[in-house]
Amino acid sequence: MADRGRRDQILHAARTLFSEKGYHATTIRDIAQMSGLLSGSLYAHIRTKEDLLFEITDEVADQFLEGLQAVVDSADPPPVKFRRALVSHIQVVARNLDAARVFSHEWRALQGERRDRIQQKRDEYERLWTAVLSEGVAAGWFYPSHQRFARMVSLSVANWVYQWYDPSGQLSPEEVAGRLADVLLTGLQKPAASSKAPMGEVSSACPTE
Amino acid sequence: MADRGRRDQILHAARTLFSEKGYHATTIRDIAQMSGLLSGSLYAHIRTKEDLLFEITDEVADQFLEGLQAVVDSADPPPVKFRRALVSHIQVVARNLDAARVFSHEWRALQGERRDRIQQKRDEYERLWTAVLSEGVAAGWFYPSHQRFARMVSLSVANWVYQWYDPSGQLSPEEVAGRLADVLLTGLQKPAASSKAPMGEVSSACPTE
DNA sequence: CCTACCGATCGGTAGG
DNA sequence: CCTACCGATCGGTAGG
Repeated sequence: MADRGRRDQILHAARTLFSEKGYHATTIRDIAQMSGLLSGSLYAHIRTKEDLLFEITDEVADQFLEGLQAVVDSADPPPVKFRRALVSHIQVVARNLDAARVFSHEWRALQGERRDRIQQKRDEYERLWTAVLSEGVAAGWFYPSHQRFARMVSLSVANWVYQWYDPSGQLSPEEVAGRLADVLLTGLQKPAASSKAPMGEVSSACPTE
Repeated sequence: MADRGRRDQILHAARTLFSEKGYHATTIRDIAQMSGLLSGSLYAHIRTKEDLLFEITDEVADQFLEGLQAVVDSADPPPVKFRRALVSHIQVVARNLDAARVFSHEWRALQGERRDRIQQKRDEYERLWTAVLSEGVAAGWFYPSHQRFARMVSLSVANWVYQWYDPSGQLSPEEVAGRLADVLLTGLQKPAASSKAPMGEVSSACPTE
């Protein structure tokens, strides 16, 4: 309790370094130095290096899940849910840039049961996205043939946001999410161009999935 | 020359292990064992562990660049180029699953000049995607307001494909790319649903870039 | 929280 | 390509 601040400092250092150099390339001495301690002293506050990785990863996983769960539970129509799901994701990334990177890139360094637990949360997150999209299909808003690929595209976008999103830039998470949603909901092409239909409709041959 | 086969074997082992466990978590002894050698014997064929990472990363980077350059150089209309760019990318991923993972995840482990060289190729690849999209905007096919976000979405999708694409699955790279292109070019929503316009058009407030 | 240090393992080398 | 081994560094511990 008394060293709550110190522990947060250590967690912050670990987040920064894991995000920057990766888990395995970060040494316990790096973390200690950034926390203003010597390496041996770290162990007054943590048990293992892997504890830090798990704590960082698990915490942001919960944020992703809580945010998306609230969207799924709402009564909004599917396209609004879709937008809000993107907003939620990008907000979590924007508020936890380093942790989001670690969550996306470094969770494989976890072992055994803890790795399984993070994997379960990742799977659960994917299920919630699927729920948003399949609800849209069921209510007649989205193309059934697009469902599986729409999920892949959405998850790709979501999982890549931390690579390019700049929280200190001009666009808020809500604005970025809104424009991404525009691209995904409306498509790239202008209606006039789209009606020219330059190639055969591959999607018409798609099973519902 | 005489041990060309052995060197390829070592490269193959390194690709597999770097992809699976990451560069830093893979030891020289892991690579040697998978190649049927003892660790010391590896150094008859390689100079350093980092050489292996660079060779793997650089080779697949060139494949990405050559494929996309051919698309950019073609005379096809922009939406066809967009489709073909996705096809090219997914073909490279499908034919080099492990190398593509390493390219996306592990290149940061490179140091100094070699890291710069891979970074340059990554930048060049992004420029080629930008060319495909801006050409589409210039010719009036794509929304100017979507350009930056369309690039982010396209690169996100491209960079995430190796996470879920199954080369032994039923869909060829061309089919997967075609359906992804459908989602991106046409949007998620059915025309009827899309005309209901559930939320204000954020995109109308977008500057051109 | 520091001093002092541990066993293990790392990438890589020498000599044959 | 193996045997034998290196210096360095790793995550972590004991004792205070």
